[in-house]
This record gives sequence, structure tokens and C-alpha cells, in this order.
Amino acid sequence: MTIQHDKVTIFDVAKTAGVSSSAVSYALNGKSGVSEVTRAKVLKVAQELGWKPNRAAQSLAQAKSRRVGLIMNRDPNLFSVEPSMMGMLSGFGSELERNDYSMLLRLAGSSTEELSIIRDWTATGNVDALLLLHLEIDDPRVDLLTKLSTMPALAIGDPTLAPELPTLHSDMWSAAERAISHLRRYGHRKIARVAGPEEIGQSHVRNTAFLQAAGQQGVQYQFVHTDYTADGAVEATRALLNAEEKPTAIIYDNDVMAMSGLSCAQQDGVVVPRDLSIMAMEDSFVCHIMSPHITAMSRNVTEAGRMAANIMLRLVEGEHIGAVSEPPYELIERESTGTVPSTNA
Amino acid sequence: MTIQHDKVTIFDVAKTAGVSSSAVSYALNGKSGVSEVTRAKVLKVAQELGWKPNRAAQSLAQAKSRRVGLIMNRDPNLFSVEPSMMGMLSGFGSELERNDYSMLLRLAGSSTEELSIIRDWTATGNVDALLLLHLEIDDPRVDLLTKLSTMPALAIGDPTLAPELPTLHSDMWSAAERAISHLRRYGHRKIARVAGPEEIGQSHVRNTAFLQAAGQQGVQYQFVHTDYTADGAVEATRALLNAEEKPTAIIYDNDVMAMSGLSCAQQDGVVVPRDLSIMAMEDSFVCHIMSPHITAMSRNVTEAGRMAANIMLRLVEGEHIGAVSEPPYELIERESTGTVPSTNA
DNA sequence: TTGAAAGCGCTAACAA
DNA sequence: TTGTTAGCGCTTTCAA
Repeated sequence: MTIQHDKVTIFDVAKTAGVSSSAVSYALNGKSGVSEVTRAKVLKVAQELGWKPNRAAQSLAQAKSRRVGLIMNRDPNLFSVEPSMMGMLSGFGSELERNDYSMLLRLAGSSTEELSIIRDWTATGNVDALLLLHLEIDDPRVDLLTKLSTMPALAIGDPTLAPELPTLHSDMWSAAERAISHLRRYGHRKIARVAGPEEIGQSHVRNTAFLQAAGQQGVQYQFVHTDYTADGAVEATRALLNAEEKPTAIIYDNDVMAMSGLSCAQQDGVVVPRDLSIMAMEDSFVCHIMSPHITAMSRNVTEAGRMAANIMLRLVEGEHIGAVSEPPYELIERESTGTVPSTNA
Repeated sequence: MTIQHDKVTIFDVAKTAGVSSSAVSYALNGKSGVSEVTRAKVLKVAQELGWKPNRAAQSLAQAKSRRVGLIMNRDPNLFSVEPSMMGMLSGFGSELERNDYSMLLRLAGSSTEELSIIRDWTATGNVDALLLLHLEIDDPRVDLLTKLSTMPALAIGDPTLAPELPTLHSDMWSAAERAISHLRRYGHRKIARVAGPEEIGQSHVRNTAFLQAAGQQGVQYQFVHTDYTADGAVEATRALLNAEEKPTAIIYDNDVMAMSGLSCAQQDGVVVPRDLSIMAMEDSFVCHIMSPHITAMSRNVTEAGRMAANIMLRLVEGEHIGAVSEPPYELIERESTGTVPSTNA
């Protein structure tokens, strides 16, 4: 009915409700200090006038922006191709949404640029906290943030990669243990793993986790690093299969799987002999190609995103948080869809 | 040297520079009304103190946020899988970066939610303008925004899909004309096209563009819609090949190509007979499989992103802008890489 | 060219 | 429980 067009402020609401502006503020923020009657009246009027808080004013008065920062590295691949990234973002974003927070996104062309964005944010108050993705070994962002120590930040990755920062990570040690024992149960004793680039922190963490798990379970284990190309993954696979200690099962890190565009079907049809088992971490597959079986070792990325959001909200509240663990990987066996082609290389 | 830690404001700068706060403001914003001597002094002091403007205060005073809004539909696929999306975002973001703007990102779980986010933004001043992606036919967002008319918005897509809004689009008519004449030059007279979902605005625009181009050049033409799955694309291809008027060339819309994970190689190896030419719009391929030729009909998505950013900046300045056209598609012929496998279905 | 001061819209401390 | 008022940090008008 009363569709106002120009900026309706808290004073407009106060006036038409016949109360003071502070009463309005209290009422609308659900704070005490105002009677239920006034609160109801204020809410009704605010609704009718279509009032919404001016975010800039709110931010200024409260020294809080209700925004969290996200820096996208110029290489869009890291965001676009890795499916877990978007899954996380989806959980992350929807949880922020529920709490009336939003994400501020900026683009960095280099590590230096990224650092200067972080500096900018800590000085301008443009965000309340920030999310650190794709941790690397000796990551300069981690350094900077622990040094500044004034901007809450959550790093997604193993605690060892960001010792002083709150982190959210999936328990690679238990995942590796279970992956290996799963393959072992199917009779495999020589297992290899195709890992992502060496400088990616996650690859490194997995290296040691798998090494230990394999050692404990007494299976032979080797790994090889690749870049994020299909050719690289194929190359690595060939190298493993031509080696003397040829593995009977190969585990592919999920990022390799995703970035290089490999899939079980392609592996079967194009590169990999039919009697080879393939296991990929996180969102991908374990294929037992001789039997119509697919087993997925899967990470709940959406839930991880939600957890990340909630941790950040608590960080903004000033809470101190250390290393948090995601829900454990799930091992899912199911029938193959049967779309695996029967061709071979 | 003088590393201040707590908030350094414009007054701190003014005091240590021995001038007034307004002088500082003028100096730092490059405005006239202050002598070069003072300006230099102020800049030096500000630098030393590590001053940066508080964004909330700036936004409040100027009624400008230096942010543009982006709403991500809950379906992360639309963002993650379609490669042109991230390419655009990259160009868009870097151009914003140069202008000291950033992107505010929110997640919508439904169309209704998306609309309410738009309403929220127009009321709270949280963004200065917004970018509309993935236009649909009779898009409710277009309706809402033309009705509100207070929030500048740029729609990415054909002007016919958002008649009242500024739009940025690639010229499908000329692209279709060139695609068809290209295939025609290779002797094709029966051409088919595998399009994306019917409700996607872009599919619709292409339908009519290709129909017209084919009519003008006197070639037979048909199209079929698919969903964004590999199976759907394969299904559609089969249907076309089993039809009476079997085409000798099939054009795949780039989004189908990207979303369904098809590639020239797969087409050759898995689904499509070897004597079939494949053409995909935008970032993908025309394969002349009998000869070692690949032709790409490619859209410069990064440049499109940059253009989008600059248009938005002008919109924020109050400029009136109508339909803008991206640089035309480029037709690139090159040698095949030779990785196309020789297997067949 | 300068400086003082009045906003911008909201929050929160303080009085009434 | 209320209303008044002083900030939050910056921009910008207006006098000096």
C-alpha cells in the first residue's frame, strides 16, 4: 500500500510510529529496552514503510560490516574446475545467508596482489573476516595474517600448513587408512597414488598420510606428482604402469581427477588396463572395473562449507578457535551405472 | 617506521600534518581546493601512518558502496562448470579491481530468494549496481528491476530478453551466419544443432538466429534441446543421426558442450561417426574429423567481462546505456593436436 | 587556499 | 520504558 520510494530512514519509522529513533533501533534489533507494544508497532510500521537498515550506517556505527572476504586467485581454474570448491562455496554461502552475512569477492593477479588485498581489508574494515583457500606450504598469507593478528581468518586446510590460524580440515590420516584398507580387502598389495602439484599443501599432507597408512598396513605404496592437465595425469599413469613394481591399484587425488577431466570411464576406455582398480579421494571414484562396482570415497563439501561459515561467524564474535575437523570421509559402494564403454587402448 | 596499530583516521593524518581534516580529504581524493604543497605533505603523512579510508564511513557519506552485486544461483553448476562464466568473472573482476570496486556475492536457493536479495540490495545500499546472469525468458528479475528502476543493472544476454535494461550480448545473428557458411563451404547442406535447455534464454535466441541463417543460405537445419548431462547430449546426437534427414554436421551449443563434458575426442571415440563434423559455439570446436582440422568459433569471454565491468561503472555514474554488443566471435582454424583416438562406437 | 561544521543513517550510552 | 544525544569516519558546504 504505502510504497515509499525515497530512502526511508529510521527517523521516518520513528515519526510515523510516534516513538523515538532509539526505540526503533532497539525494536528492530530485537534488543531489550522497549515494551512489547512499542516493538510490535515499530515492526509493523517499518514493514509498511519498507524500511531496511542502511548497511553503511550500520557498519560505521557498529564497526562491523557483516561481510567476509574471499580472494579469488586470477587462475580461474582453481575455482571453476575443482568441483569441491563450488560445493563448499554453496554450503558456505547459504549458511552466511541465514546469518545475514555476505561474501566480498576480489580478484588477485598474483600472490603480492593477494597480500595487498588482505592488508587493504584489515585497514578499511571492508570485511569482518576472511577465508583462506588453497593453502600452500609456507604460505605468505598465513604469515601476514598471524603477524597482523587483527583480522580473523579461517584457513581451509591442514593445521600444519597454518599453525597459528584457525583451520578446517578433513582428517587425511583416517581417510588414508580407510582407503588403503579398503583396497587391501580387495586383495591389492601394491598401491600407487597420483597426486596434484607438489606445491599444493593438500598434496603434501596426503603424501605423508598415505605413506604412514601404507606402512602400517604393510602394503607397497608409491606416489607421483602431476600438474592439472589430462596429459599429465595420463603420463603419470603410464609411468606407474611401466614401472617395475607395477601397482594393481591407483589412487587419484580428487583435484587431479577434477582438474584433468579424467573419469572412470575415460580411464577404462582410454588409458588404463581393465584389471586396474582406481580410487580417487573426495568427490570421486573407486572403480573395480572387473566387477560392476563403483566405490566413492567422498567428502561432504557442502557440510564443510557450512562449518566454515559458522566458524567464521564465531571468529567474528571474538571467539578463539584452533583446528577443527570436518566430518570424516564416507565410503560409498554402489552398482556401476553401466555406461563404462568397452573400448580399450 | 611509524607503524600505528589502532585505527588511524583522517583526523590523525590532519593533526600530524598540521592541517584540517577537509584538506586531508581533498588531498587524498585528488580534488582541487588544496595547494600542491599541502597535498604532498598530506599524502606523505597518510602514507607514513598507513592510513586507508574506512569504507563504511565513505559509503555513508557518499551514498556509494563501490561494490557491485552478484547473485549465485544455488545450483553451483551454472557457475562452476560453464567455463565462460569463470572467464567472464575473471575479466569482470580485474577491471573492477582497477577501479577500486569489489563484488558482493550472495547465494540464492530459489528465484524468490534471488528477487528478495535484489529488493534487499536496493533498499540497503549494499551495492551500487548489479550484474544479471543467465537470463531466462520472461525473467522475473528483469521485471523487478525495471519496476524498481532505482538500482542500475546490467543484464548479460540478448536485448530481447531484457528490453528495458542495459544489456551486453554477443551478436548471435552474425555468429550463426558465419558458422553456417563455414560448414557450407565444406560441403554440408544438412546441418543440425544440439541446444541447451529450452528455458535458457540464450538457447532461444540461438534457435531463431540459426533458423534465419540457415534459411538465407538455403541449407537444411534442425535443432534439438537437451539438458546439461552427458547422457542427454549423447541421446540427442543419436536421435539426430537416426532421423530420416540425417545431418552431415552437428553444431553443439557451447554450454551443452561444457556442461555435459563432451569433447571432440569423446564425440569421435564414443558417440559420433567419424565422418561427422562438429561445431560448437563460443569456447569450443568445429572438428573436421576426416581431415586433421579443428576450427574454433570462439567468444572472448574475458574481454566481455571487462566490458561488463566498464558498463557497470558508467551505469553507476548515472549514464544511460542500452544494448551493447561484445566483440564478434572469432573463427580460428588450426591443426588438430592428434590426440583424437581412433576408436569408434 | 584553508578550517569549521553540518550532515550521511545508525547504535548505544545516558538522562529523564 | 522512553527520548535525547553523542559518536562512528568521511565528505562537502560555507565562511574566513
